[in-house]
Amino acid sequence: MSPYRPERHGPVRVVGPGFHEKVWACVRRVPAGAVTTYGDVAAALGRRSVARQVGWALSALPDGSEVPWWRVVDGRGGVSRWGSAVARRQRALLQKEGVRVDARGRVVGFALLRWGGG
DNA sequence: CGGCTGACGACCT
DNA sequence: GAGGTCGCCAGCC
Repeated sequence: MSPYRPERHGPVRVVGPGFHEKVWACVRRVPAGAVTTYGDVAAALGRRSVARQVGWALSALPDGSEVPWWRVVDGRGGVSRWGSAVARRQRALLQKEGVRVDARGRVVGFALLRWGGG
């Protein structure tokens, strides 16, 4: 996908030469109404073990980014940091796309909505 | 350099 | 299912 550009992505506190770009490029391929996991993104990048860094990279995204970070949940379909402001925003964005999140922060029908998990 | 911090995940009890 | 531990590794100080 397109490389990192300040005019496109805005000022990001961390501007990695490659890792962030790869994460964002991968996440941008997730269609509306579907979800994926940090682990899946990490695996797509070639290293299953960097799931944590994937989340960390998404946390560096500026507001208004075109990267659909809210479609990324953890391996059990749960919204990370449930209870936080970010989590509330994530749930709102997901529900806007028809993805329901239960009271415990879990995506309803996760297995079916999971991208690639059909 | 070394130490610290995490939108995680696998594993164990 | 719930709680704790450990490994993971990019980026920052």
